[in-house]
Amino acid sequence: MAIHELITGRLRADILDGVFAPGARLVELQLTERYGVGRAAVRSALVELDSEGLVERSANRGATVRRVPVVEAIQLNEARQALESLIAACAATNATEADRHELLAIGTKMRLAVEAESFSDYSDLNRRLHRRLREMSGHPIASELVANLRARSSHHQFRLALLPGRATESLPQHERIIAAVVSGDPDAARGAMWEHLESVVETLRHWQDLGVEI
Amino acid sequence: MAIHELITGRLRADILDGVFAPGARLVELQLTERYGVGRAAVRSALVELDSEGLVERSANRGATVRRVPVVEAIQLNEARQALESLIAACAATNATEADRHELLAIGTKMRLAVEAESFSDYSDLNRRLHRRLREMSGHPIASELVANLRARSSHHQFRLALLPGRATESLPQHERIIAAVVSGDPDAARGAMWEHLESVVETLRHWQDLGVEI
DNA sequence: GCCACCCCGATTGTCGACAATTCCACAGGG
DNA sequence: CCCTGTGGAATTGTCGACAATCGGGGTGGC
Repeated sequence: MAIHELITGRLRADILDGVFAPGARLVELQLTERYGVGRAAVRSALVELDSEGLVERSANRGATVRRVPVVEAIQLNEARQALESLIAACAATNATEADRHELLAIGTKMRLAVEAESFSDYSDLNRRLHRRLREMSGHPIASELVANLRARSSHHQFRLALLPGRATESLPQHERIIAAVVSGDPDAARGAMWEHLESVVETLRHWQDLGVEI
Repeated sequence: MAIHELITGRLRADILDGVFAPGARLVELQLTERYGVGRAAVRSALVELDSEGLVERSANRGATVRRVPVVEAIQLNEARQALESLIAACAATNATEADRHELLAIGTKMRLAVEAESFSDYSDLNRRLHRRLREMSGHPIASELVANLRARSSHHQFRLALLPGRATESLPQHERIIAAVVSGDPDAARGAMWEHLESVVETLRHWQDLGVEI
């Protein structure tokens, strides 16, 4: 059943890349043509992405890309805060020497990216940092949950990265996380990650007060 | 549609009730007969429960009830610890007057159950306490994640409840959680829940050292 | 002009059949 | 005795067709 997994992955990627925007209808026959597979595979993919929270399916009315209101984005990131703090602590405990060097390299590149004001590079490095921390945490359970939570709030995440001054604000937070993990201090890593995501949640709460819509 | 959701729920319940033990094969045709539906519905249910982590599907080899090794149960409960602490904090913030009275009532019944040594009552009250906290937290994201994590580690949870002295050990922890939520102190509630689940995780780590298998 | 109703197109839900793959048992040779 | 290759049964993967259902547009009545 390789094909079902494949289609799930491609559809997920298309949703995250914005090929299908929030609220867009996902008609089974259209997806059948787009991916060149039968309806069974498309249906499986929709069922799975539904339980992942990326698509919404209502009876006899089809599937749409899930719209995530700001309130939900806040909760998604609160959950991320709890879990990613755990991941940071585990990473601090389990990081190898090679891992530590890679984190320091990422930190250096981040600073350079901020100084060069190349925000797309910074955004890539941000994703890479969090992904590597997940990998080196040795905690697949929390890692998969976080990956899912990030995917579900990706649109808000994207808008947040575009915010002017966002990179300069988050750079020192990232550097503290890296320093704590490199020094092998789980509690400091947990705290630094908590603080970092607290600022994300705070920004989202601010948006909510302003009545921002995605 | 309704039938697919229905079958997913019934199969999930059967797995959690032990009708299908960990490692048991889930043959589509057999499930078709058991639930009186077509293979399409059964397949959807298996796909969904796979992505919930309750069943394992390998290509062309069918589905089985997922076996959860102790090391994974530890991680499931570490993630629970992170998320359920968040829930406790939210519950402390959002609890209504009626909620507070209900929590106190549950606490009283728990103490009575321990004194009467009726452990199945205590186990029911335990589930009820955690469920009510989720409901009153106003945090559906964390609540659903926790419900899933609990389901995935339910077998270990069950064996843990049978441990002699477990109730008397956890009773004061539960009472501290209740007291903190009732007094509306989010940080105290977070800490009390953290401590409570720390003891669960510690017990599981102990099992792991002993080489316990489920 | 406005509202309720009904019919029709579009889309999903369900089922059965066929193709593809895997696992197990068994036979044969080294 | 063990290892390897082959056959068949069991099970899953995929597809197409038909039935069920929903929403929209047009029609008729008021």
